[in-house]
Amino acid sequence: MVEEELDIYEPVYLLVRAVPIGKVVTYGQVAGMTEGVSLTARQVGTAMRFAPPGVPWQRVVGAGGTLPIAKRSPEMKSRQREMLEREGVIFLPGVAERVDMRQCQWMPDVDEQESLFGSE
DNA sequence: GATCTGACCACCG
DNA sequence: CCGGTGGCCAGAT
Repeated sequence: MVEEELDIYEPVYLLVRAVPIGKVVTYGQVAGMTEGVSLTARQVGTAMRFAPPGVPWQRVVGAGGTLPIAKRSPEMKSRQREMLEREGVIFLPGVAERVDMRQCQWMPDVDEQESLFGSE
Protein backbone atom coordinates (compact mmCIF):
# COMPACT_ATOMS: atom_id res chain seq x y z
CA MET A 1 0.00 0.00 0.00
CA VAL A 2 1.91 2.89 -1.25
CA GLU A 3 -0.15 5.59 -2.86
CA GLU A 4 2.76 7.99 -2.64
CA GLU A 5 1.86 9.62 -5.91
CA LEU A 6 0.79 12.72 -4.08
CA ASP A 7 3.82 14.83 -4.88
CA ILE A 8 6.73 13.20 -6.57
CA TYR A 9 8.49 16.53 -6.18
CA GLU A 10 8.28 16.52 -2.43
CA PRO A 11 11.99 15.64 -2.02
CA VAL A 12 12.83 18.51 -4.35
CA TYR A 13 10.93 21.04 -2.28
CA LEU A 14 12.49 19.59 0.84
CA LEU A 15 15.93 20.06 -0.58
CA VAL A 16 15.33 23.54 -1.94
CA ARG A 17 13.92 24.67 1.40
CA ALA A 18 17.17 23.56 2.95
CA VAL A 19 19.29 25.84 0.79
CA PRO A 20 20.83 28.46 3.07
CA ILE A 21 20.42 32.15 2.43
CA GLY A 22 23.21 33.42 0.21
CA LYS A 23 23.66 30.06 -1.46
CA VAL A 24 22.24 28.51 -4.62
CA VAL A 25 21.96 25.11 -6.26
CA THR A 26 21.58 24.10 -9.89
CA TYR A 27 18.65 22.23 -11.39
CA GLY A 28 20.90 19.37 -12.37
CA GLN A 29 22.42 19.27 -8.93
CA VAL A 30 19.04 18.97 -7.28
CA ALA A 31 18.05 16.26 -9.73
CA GLY A 32 21.13 14.26 -8.95
CA MET A 33 20.91 14.83 -5.23
CA THR A 34 17.38 13.53 -4.76
CA GLU A 35 18.34 9.90 -4.74
CA GLY A 36 15.46 7.52 -4.46
CA VAL A 37 13.58 9.56 -7.01
CA SER A 38 14.56 9.41 -10.64
CA LEU A 39 14.44 13.01 -11.79
CA THR A 40 15.96 14.96 -14.62
CA ALA A 41 16.90 18.61 -14.50
CA ARG A 42 13.81 19.37 -16.54
CA GLN A 43 11.57 17.78 -13.96
CA VAL A 44 13.15 19.96 -11.32
CA GLY A 45 12.22 22.92 -13.46
CA THR A 46 8.66 21.67 -13.57
CA ALA A 47 8.79 21.17 -9.82
CA MET A 48 9.78 24.80 -9.35
CA ARG A 49 6.91 25.89 -11.51
CA PHE A 50 4.64 24.03 -9.15
CA ALA A 51 6.59 25.29 -6.17
CA PRO A 52 4.25 25.92 -3.23
CA PRO A 53 4.68 28.99 -1.00
CA GLY A 54 7.65 28.72 1.29
CA VAL A 55 9.95 27.24 -1.31
CA PRO A 56 12.76 29.64 -2.23
CA TRP A 57 12.70 28.82 -5.95
CA GLN A 58 15.00 31.72 -6.69
CA ARG A 59 17.89 29.82 -5.17
CA VAL A 60 17.73 27.27 -7.96
CA VAL A 61 19.74 28.39 -10.98
CA GLY A 62 20.89 26.90 -14.25
CA ALA A 63 24.14 25.08 -14.84
CA GLY A 64 27.11 27.40 -14.44
CA GLY A 65 25.06 29.92 -12.51
CA THR A 66 22.91 31.13 -15.40
CA LEU A 67 19.26 32.11 -15.11
CA PRO A 68 17.46 29.93 -17.70
CA ILE A 69 14.16 31.55 -16.84
CA ALA A 70 15.41 34.70 -18.54
CA LYS A 71 14.40 33.25 -21.90
CA ARG A 72 10.80 32.76 -20.90
CA SER A 73 10.17 35.58 -18.49
CA PRO A 74 12.70 38.42 -18.53
CA GLU A 75 10.73 40.14 -15.81
CA MET A 76 10.90 37.19 -13.48
CA LYS A 77 14.59 36.92 -14.19
CA SER A 78 15.11 40.44 -12.88
CA ARG A 79 13.00 39.62 -9.86
CA GLN A 80 15.05 36.52 -9.19
CA ARG A 81 18.29 38.42 -9.45
CA GLU A 82 17.05 41.07 -7.08
CA MET A 83 15.99 38.56 -4.49
CA LEU A 84 19.29 36.71 -4.73
CA GLU A 85 21.39 39.84 -4.48
CA ARG A 86 19.36 40.89 -1.47
CA GLU A 87 20.29 37.57 0.11
CA GLY A 88 23.94 38.21 -0.54
CA VAL A 89 24.47 36.12 -3.66
CA ILE A 90 27.30 37.45 -5.78
CA PHE A 91 26.74 38.03 -9.49
CA LEU A 92 29.61 38.05 -11.92
CA PRO A 93 29.93 40.91 -14.38
CA GLY A 94 29.36 40.13 -18.03
CA VAL A 95 26.85 40.14 -20.84
CA ALA A 96 24.89 37.22 -19.51
CA GLU A 97 24.21 37.51 -15.82
CA ARG A 98 25.36 34.56 -13.83
CA VAL A 99 25.90 33.68 -10.21
CA ASP A 100 29.40 33.30 -8.86
CA MET A 101 29.11 29.57 -8.30
CA ARG A 102 32.62 29.37 -6.96
CA GLN A 103 31.42 31.07 -3.82
CA CYS A 104 27.67 30.65 -3.76
CA GLN A 105 26.98 27.09 -4.86
CA TRP A 106 25.64 25.11 -1.93
CA MET A 107 27.31 21.75 -1.51
CA PRO A 108 25.67 19.96 1.44
CA ASP A 109 27.53 17.26 3.30
CA VAL A 110 26.25 13.71 3.25
CA ASP A 111 25.13 14.13 6.83
CA GLU A 112 22.97 17.07 5.89
CA GLN A 113 21.33 15.13 3.13
CA GLU A 114 20.67 12.24 5.45
CA SER A 115 19.07 14.64 7.87
CA LEU A 116 16.76 15.87 5.16
CA PHE A 117 15.68 12.50 3.85
CA GLY A 118 15.87 10.64 7.09
CA SER A 119 18.20 8.00 5.70
CA GLU A 120 19.89 5.56 8.02
C1' DG B 1 -4.24 8.66 -25.52
C1' DA B 2 -1.06 10.83 -29.10
C1' DT B 3 1.57 15.00 -29.69
C1' DC B 4 3.66 19.24 -28.32
C1' DT B 5 6.04 21.95 -24.95
C1' DG B 6 9.21 23.08 -21.43
C1' DA B 7 11.89 27.51 -14.58
C1' DC B 8 17.38 21.90 -18.18
C1' DC B 9 21.89 20.16 -19.67
C1' DA B 10 25.82 18.24 -22.24
C1' DC B 11 27.91 18.31 -26.55
C1' DC B 12 29.51 20.06 -30.91
C1' DG B 13 31.03 23.73 -34.27
C1' DC C 1 30.96 33.29 -26.46
C1' DC C 2 26.72 31.91 -28.97
C1' DG C 3 23.57 29.09 -31.60
C1' DG C 4 21.83 24.51 -32.87
C1' DT C 5 20.77 19.47 -31.50
C1' DG C 6 19.49 15.40 -28.96
C1' DG C 7 17.92 13.44 -24.78
C1' DC C 8 15.23 13.61 -20.73
C1' DC C 9 10.14 12.74 -19.02
C1' DA C 10 6.20 15.11 -16.54
C1' DG C 11 2.41 18.53 -17.82
C1' DA C 12 -0.60 20.75 -21.11
C1' DT C 13 -3.50 20.50 -25.15
